[in-house]
Amino acid sequence: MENQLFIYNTISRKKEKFESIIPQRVGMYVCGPTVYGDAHLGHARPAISFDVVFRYLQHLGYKVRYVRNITDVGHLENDSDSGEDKITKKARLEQLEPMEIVQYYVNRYHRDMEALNVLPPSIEPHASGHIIEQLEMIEKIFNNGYAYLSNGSVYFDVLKYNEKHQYGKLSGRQIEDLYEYTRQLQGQTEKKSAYDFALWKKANPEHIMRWNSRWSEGFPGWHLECSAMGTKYLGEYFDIHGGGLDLQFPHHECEIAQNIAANQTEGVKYWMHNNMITINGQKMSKSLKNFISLEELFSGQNNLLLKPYSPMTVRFFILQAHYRSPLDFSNEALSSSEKGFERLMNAVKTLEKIVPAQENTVDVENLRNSCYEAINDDLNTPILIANLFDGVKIINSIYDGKEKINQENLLIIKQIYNDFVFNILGLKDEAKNSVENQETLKNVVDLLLNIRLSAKQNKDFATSDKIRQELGKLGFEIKDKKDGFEWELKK
RNA sequence: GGUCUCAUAGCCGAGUGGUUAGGCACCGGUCUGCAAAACCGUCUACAGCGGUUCGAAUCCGCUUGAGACCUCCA
Repeated sequence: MENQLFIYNTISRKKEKFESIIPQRVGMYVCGPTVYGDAHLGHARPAISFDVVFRYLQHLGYKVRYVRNITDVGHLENDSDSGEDKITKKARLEQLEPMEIVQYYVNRYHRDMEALNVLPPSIEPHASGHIIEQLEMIEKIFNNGYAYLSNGSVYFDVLKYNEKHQYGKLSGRQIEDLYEYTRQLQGQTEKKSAYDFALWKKANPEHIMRWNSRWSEGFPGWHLECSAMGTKYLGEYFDIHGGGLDLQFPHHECEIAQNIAANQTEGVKYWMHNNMITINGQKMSKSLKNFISLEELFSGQNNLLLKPYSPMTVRFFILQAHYRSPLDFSNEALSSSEKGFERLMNAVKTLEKIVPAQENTVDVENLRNSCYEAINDDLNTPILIANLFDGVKIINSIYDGKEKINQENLLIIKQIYNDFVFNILGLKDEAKNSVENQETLKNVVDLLLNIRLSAKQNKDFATSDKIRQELGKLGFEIKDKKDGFEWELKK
C-alpha cells in the first residue's frame, strides 16, 4: 500500500506505476538552471517539485542518485544576432571571467535553494566540466550516421533520424507539423533542414568560451549536456528525467534523439514535467522580463510585491498546487499560503502539548492512509495538504478536550506529521531557531505574563491590557488559557 | 498558421458520472473581563449552447475565452 507510487509519464501521457529499473535504487536527472542571472520564482518550482520526489523516494526506502546539472555554456541568446552564448555576453558586459559569473550565480542559486529547504542533489555537474564526454557523444552520433559537419559545426540530422525513429515522440508532434512556422535563425544556411539542431558550434572570434575539437574550436550544442551527463552518472537507461514543461520541446525531444543516435536507447523510463508559474496569467520567464527573483520575494523588494514572503511561504504556496498545473502568482494567494502554513505549523506545535488519554476517539489510521494515497497519486501535494488540514482539526479538537487520543495513536499522528510535513514536503518551522528557544528571553516574557496574570486576578484590567498591548507591539501574541497563558512570537 | 492544454465559489486551488476537497477572506455562534487563538456553523461553484445518460460540473460535439510549445527558457 505504502509504495504504490504512480507517476504521470509524459511520454505515455498516463499515470504509470513506479517501478525502478534496479530494485531499491533510483536514478533521477533534473534540468537545472542556466547560471546567467538570479533564480526566480519559476526556478523554485522544479527545484521544489523534484525535491519532493527525491524526498519521497528516499522515504520509501530507495537509494536515490539525484543529478541536477548547472548549465554554464552553450545557450544562444534570443536578442543577440551574433550567436554568442549567454554566459559570454554577460561576462564581457561586466568585464568578468565567464567562470566568475558562473560561480557567482551558482553560489546565489545555492543560497536560495537552501532557504527553500531544497536538498542538494547527489551530483551537480557543470556542462563546462563535461566537454570531453560531450565530444565523445558527438563522435558516436557522427559514427552512427546521424550527424553531419557543416562549416566547422556539427548538426544532428533530424530527417535521417526520423526515417527509423520518431522525432516528436515525447511532445506528440509530427515532423511535418514543425515545418511551417520555423523561425529563420542565424546559421540556418549551414543546416540541411530547419529542424536540425547543433551538436557542436564553431565559435566566432569574439566568443570567449571555446574548446578544441577535431571539427573546430567551439562549444557544444544546447541539448547535448543533459544526454552526456545523464548517461555518465546514471547510465544509458535510467529511471526519472524531470524538468519544466517548456523544456519538453525541443530540449528533451533532442535528448531522446541523441540518446538513441548514440546509444540505441531512449535513455529514460519516466519523463516528468512541472508546469509553469504564471503572473497575470502569463508565464514568468527571464526573456519576458516579468519575473520576480527569489531574493526579491524573500525581501519584498519588487514593485509587484505588497510585502516580503518567507521561503517556507513560497514553498507551501508551490506545494498547494499540483506540479502539473499552472500556478498563478498573486499577493493574495501568497498571503493565504502564509496564513495556512502558520496554521499547519501551530497544529504541529500543539501536537507536542497533547497528553494521551486512556480512551481514543480519533481515527489516525485513516488519516495516514489518505496521506499516502494522495502522495502516491502522482505526488498530489494539494490533496496531501488538504488531508493534513483535516488532521489539524483533529489535533485541535483533542487539545480542546473534545476528542481523546491514546498513547499509541498519539505516536502515530506525530509520526504522520513528522514524515509528511517535514521529511516529505520538506517544510520547516521558520520560527524554530528564533527567540522562543532562547531561555532568558522566554523567562522574561513568562515573568511579565505572570505579573499580568496577577493583575487579571485582581481585576486590574488596565495593567493586564497594557502588558498584553505592549508585548503585542513587540510582536508577541498572547493567548489566555483557563489556568494561565500561552504566547508566541510572530515575526 | 500547426500541435496541445485549460476554463471550478470573493481569491488560490483539488477532484469526480449520483455523497463536504482544502486553504485564505467574509458572516454567525461557543469560549473570554475584553481580545487573540481554537472549535462549530452559514454562504456553496464547476464558461456558454447542444447531445449521450435514470442522472453530468465530470463523457461527446460546437462556441467563446485563456495559456503553453513550435526560438533561449524552469
